[in-house]
Amino acid sequence: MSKKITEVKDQNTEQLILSAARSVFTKKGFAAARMDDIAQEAGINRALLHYYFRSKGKMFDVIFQENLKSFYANFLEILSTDLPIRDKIRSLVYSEIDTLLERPELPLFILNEIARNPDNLDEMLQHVEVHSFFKVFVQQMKAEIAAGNIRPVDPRQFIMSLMATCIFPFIAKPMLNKVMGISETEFKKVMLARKEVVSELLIASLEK
Amino acid sequence: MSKKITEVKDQNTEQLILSAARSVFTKKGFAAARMDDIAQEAGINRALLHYYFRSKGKMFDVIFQENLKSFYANFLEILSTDLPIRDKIRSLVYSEIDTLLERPELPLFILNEIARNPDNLDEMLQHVEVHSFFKVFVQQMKAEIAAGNIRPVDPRQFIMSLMATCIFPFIAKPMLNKVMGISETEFKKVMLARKEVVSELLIASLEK
DNA sequence: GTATTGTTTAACAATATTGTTAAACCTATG
DNA sequence: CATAGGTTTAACAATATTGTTAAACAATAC
Repeated sequence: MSKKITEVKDQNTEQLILSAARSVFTKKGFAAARMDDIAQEAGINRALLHYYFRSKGKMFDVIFQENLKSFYANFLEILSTDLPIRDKIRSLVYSEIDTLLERPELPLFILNEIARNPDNLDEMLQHVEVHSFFKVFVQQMKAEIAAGNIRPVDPRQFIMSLMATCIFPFIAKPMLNKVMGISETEFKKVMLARKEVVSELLIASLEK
Repeated sequence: MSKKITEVKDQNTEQLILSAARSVFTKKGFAAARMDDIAQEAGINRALLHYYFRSKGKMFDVIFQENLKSFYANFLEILSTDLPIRDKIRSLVYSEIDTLLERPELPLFILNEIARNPDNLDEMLQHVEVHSFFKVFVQQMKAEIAAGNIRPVDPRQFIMSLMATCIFPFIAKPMLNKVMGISETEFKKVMLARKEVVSELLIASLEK
């Protein structure tokens, strides 16, 4: 059967291209990325990119949605558990930092592309359940506040701080490394330690 | 004297161009910015941009250095005061958020350009006293720790948290607004309130 | 007023980047 | 082994973007 084999071949080449595209787009962003870069990274002809994905824009959309999902996935998963609030926070922080240690370029890529395309925002985020996103967590916080288990904080401020303390270092990494005079490996060590530092900071801020 | 008058005219046109360049580069970043965009924003011919600044790259350098300075300036100024640690932290937070409420696109612009030009890092930051930057503050924190006035925290982690909690919301603004379902004006209100929220969070984390 | 100098523009040139096409190349199948 | 299918490439075409130039223009100095 030729179908199967060609399909396999298709997927190999397609995956090869996608890997290259992922790497280039994620590192450089849409505007600075060149089809040539991607072709070279994949070790193939530029025309083949168009054969598989028609245009730069279409190819980018695939990578963007994929990256967006990676960016949100663990967050959403943990938010939807029914862990007690403090465990959930610790879980969010640990999982977020661990994820970003694997894909450190993700936040800058996502936030940059979103900020630079204010018109297409709805379209870009259409596959994310944007609204129900934080509602569960806000609800849980409000309940805990009402029950007197935590301090009455503004959930929006709290979520901002949670995301900020975990994500920001990866966005500012080159600057931070330079300013603090640390290396790539030292950065990783700092971020590993940071999981506990941030968990403590955030949880302590909820205690009365 | 013709010199004076042409100088004035020069400066007018030059400033006009710089304003347009600042606006376009800061919003779009180098790669996505078009000389055409800048010329249109300034209401002049494209060739005039080259007459004044030779090339896109040269023009960008001016804007980048200018923006970098805006980004660092108040930070450095406050760091070099001899305020007690808690006052200094509050001062840093208030000043940083106030600055960014005026220039909300600054952080994404700076951190993006730095991250996407890892090779030119030294050159880009050559006019910032990178090394002495945090040293003073780290020194101050260590002294306070030694004196038993604050908890023994890692100054690097603390500075990361300070910058993160102030700066990150501006980088993630479009996403946050969408996710939280808030408007531009509401965002400003949240950020005004955030000055005190963050100050409290950070200072509390230093108490024993 | 006209010559000089710097400013501005329109038209052009050069380059970079994306996109297309026709033919070469496999590979499986009859 | 010929051929039919999809795959891959080299060469080309089209467009977008930056950069240049010569001439028009404006203001000043003589």
